[in-house]
Amino acid sequence: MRNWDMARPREFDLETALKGATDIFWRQGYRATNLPDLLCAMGLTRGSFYKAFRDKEGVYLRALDFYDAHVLSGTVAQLDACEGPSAWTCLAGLFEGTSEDRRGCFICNAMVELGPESPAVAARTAAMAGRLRDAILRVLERLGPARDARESAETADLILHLYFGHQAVGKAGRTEADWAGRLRHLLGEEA
Amino acid sequence: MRNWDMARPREFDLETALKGATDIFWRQGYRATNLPDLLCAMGLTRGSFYKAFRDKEGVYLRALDFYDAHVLSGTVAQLDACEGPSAWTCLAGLFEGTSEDRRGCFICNAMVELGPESPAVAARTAAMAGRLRDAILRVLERLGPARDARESAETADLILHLYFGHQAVGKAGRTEADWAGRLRHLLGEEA
DNA sequence: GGGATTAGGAACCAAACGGTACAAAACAAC
DNA sequence: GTTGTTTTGTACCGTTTGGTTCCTAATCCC
Repeated sequence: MRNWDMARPREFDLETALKGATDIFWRQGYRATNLPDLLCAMGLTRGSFYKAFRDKEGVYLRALDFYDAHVLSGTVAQLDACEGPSAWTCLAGLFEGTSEDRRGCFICNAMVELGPESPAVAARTAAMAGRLRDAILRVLERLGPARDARESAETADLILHLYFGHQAVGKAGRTEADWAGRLRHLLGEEA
Repeated sequence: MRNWDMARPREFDLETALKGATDIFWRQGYRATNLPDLLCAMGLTRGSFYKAFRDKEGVYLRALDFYDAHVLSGTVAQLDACEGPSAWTCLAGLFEGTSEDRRGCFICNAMVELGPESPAVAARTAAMAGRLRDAILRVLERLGPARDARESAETADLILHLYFGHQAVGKAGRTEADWAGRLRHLLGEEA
């Protein structure tokens, strides 16, 4: 058998297309994004679209993976790079970068829109939330020894949930509060 | 001019229909609910539907109001009824009633799905979140005097955001943690 | 160059969408 | 009962939906 994959090479960059898909799904959600919008954002036509991906749902899952590999990984790396007292600033940074277009957090958006009906989405978002939680946990442990491991884990969970709630509320209106200060104030006294 | 409103009385109960609409919008969200499903849930046909309400979006806003008047008001009343040390149990109750069908919190769902694009939804959800926050604040103030008013307000905000995050995460999977204990442990030491 | 294979793009599709039109039915006032 | 007015149910509307077909262009292997 001859090696015949890629008889005619594809003209679009797969990562670029997935980035476009991630962008529009992140901003608009799954159902609010129709095929023409999605194709435009990905920069390709129906033929290439259905040749490279199975369907709209398939692209959404790939977009979640793209977010995991590029956006979330960046956040995790940022958290892991923090040392010493500045680690508080790092954690606080999670609560400061609310974007102007109210897109919120893609993980949170996906959990809320598709979590109950799509096991695939639920699994991916849960895994990503776990990755974020673990990164937060590592920061906490570097900040100072907790009374026990369970307490650190609980605090990390709390910050994670707080983060998702912050992102959810941010989609309905700007929240101008000083969450960095609150976080330090609230948790700095007990951790 | 003659008094001719209600020439033929309507056969359906408006509140019952709105309850059905609230139910299905709460469970499925706005876009995932198509007209046939909505009509079935409200127990009426297209004719009555478009005569009594303007359109699908109009019903969604009425459903948010229904939630405000019936569900949220119940929660607020419950919080206001708490006195003494049992108030902690009351606050913790916010985090325990995750329903089996993963419907989450209607306010949170609406904020995430339609907050950025619908000012009407954003305004209603923000107002409801404010009502909940105020109820939480009253519980906190009854629990014990804070160092100052600002601190109580910040703690209430924190619990509110934590609640929304909890609801969001709950839509993607069961969270079996003891949030009641965590809440008491975390906040009981500083409030 | 020739045969095989894949990418790209436009035309096309059935189904479902939210919303409207309209006639029959049910009631109030007289 | 007649008239006027509103509700109700159904048939219908144009649009949009996600997805398929199919033909041409481009590339690989020989």
